[in-house]
Amino acid sequence: MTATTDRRGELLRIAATLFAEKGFKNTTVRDIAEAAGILSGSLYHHFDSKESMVDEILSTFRAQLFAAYGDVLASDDDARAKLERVVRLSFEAIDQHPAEVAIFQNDADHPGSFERFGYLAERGVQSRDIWLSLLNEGVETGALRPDLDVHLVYRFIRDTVWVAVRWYRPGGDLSHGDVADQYLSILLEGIASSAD
Amino acid sequence: MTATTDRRGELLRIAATLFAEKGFKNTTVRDIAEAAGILSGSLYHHFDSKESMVDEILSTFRAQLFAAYGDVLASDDDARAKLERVVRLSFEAIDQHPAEVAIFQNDADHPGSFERFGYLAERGVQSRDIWLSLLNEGVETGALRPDLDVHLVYRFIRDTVWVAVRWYRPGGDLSHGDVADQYLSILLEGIASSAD
DNA sequence: GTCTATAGCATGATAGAC
DNA sequence: GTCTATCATGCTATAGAC
Repeated sequence: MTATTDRRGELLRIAATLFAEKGFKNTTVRDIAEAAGILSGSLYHHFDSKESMVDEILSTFRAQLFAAYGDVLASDDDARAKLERVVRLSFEAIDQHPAEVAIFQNDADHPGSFERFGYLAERGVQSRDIWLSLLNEGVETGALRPDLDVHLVYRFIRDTVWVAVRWYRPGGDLSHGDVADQYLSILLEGIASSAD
Repeated sequence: MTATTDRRGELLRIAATLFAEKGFKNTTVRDIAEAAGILSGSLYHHFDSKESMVDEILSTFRAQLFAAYGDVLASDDDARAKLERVVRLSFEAIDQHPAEVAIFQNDADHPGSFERFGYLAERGVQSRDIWLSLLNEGVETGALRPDLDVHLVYRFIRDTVWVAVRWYRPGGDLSHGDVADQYLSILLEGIASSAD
């Protein structure tokens, strides 16, 4: 890592925080420059455009995340254990990369606004297939209830996990492991008392 | 309802759809006018500003929603029945006012971007109190598991219910009642098989 | 690597004719 | 109630000095 690379990374970190807080469109190039202590024109020495910045932020994060998913899937755990690990991995990602997750949630989802991020949709499909295969395997092996619509279960899990980025604060009272524990307990066992 | 009022409502409906699809900031006054078949300047005969449009859209919806909540809370159902009714009510709101819910989810949440919507935060607190009192009552009466963090359960329920606006499509294969059934089943009983 | 200066464009909003 | 025309502003991005 040269000094140039470090500066790039620092600027991307600053931009990511602002994008996460205010949204991509709502964050101006001048905002980013001001937060970095330079003027807007100077940013273009490091990056081609505002879009190339968010592009680099998201693609870097996405690559890390899917590499981690790959490790879990390649293991020989059973479906339920894999499912738990993927959930824990996701809360860990929220803990360690909250800005990136927030940008995904807030900006990369809008149908019209991010046509150029088609590769994100592809990865979304890939992610869905991972979850669906785990859920189906869980049903087949008898670990999960057979009477539920797995597609619906998938959407509930996906949304609930990622949307936690809206309220989870790294370094707060709850660790990402605590949140994952409680979440998995609710998801797997439900909130009704077992005596009910 | 005069013709003037109808025209207002029609324009607001058009604007709400665009705000929901592309986001508030991403939707231009010219976009709204074009979708309505008029020119941008003409919109200002009906509304003071773009913000006043989204203001009216959200406050109208919010009033309807909280009125419906009020009916449930005023009933003499027990906590679990009320909880189920509030969940069903929320999915019904997504079915009948998807644009409004989407705007809430996508735009009214950003901390920095919507300072003028302070009243939404107040309502958010009110909504949280409703849920927390229901959950606490459920725990006290033995209907719900006592070992869970109710604040976390609240956030889990709130997020999962409302985020469904991202994929639920009115008139599709699943009715809002179907979704509510499955969701409540997952939430209350969990996805693990009971033999597990 | 940052600054000065500015081009070029899109935006929210206004005034007055019809 | 809509259109024509336009203003003022803020935006992304560029060019060249330092």
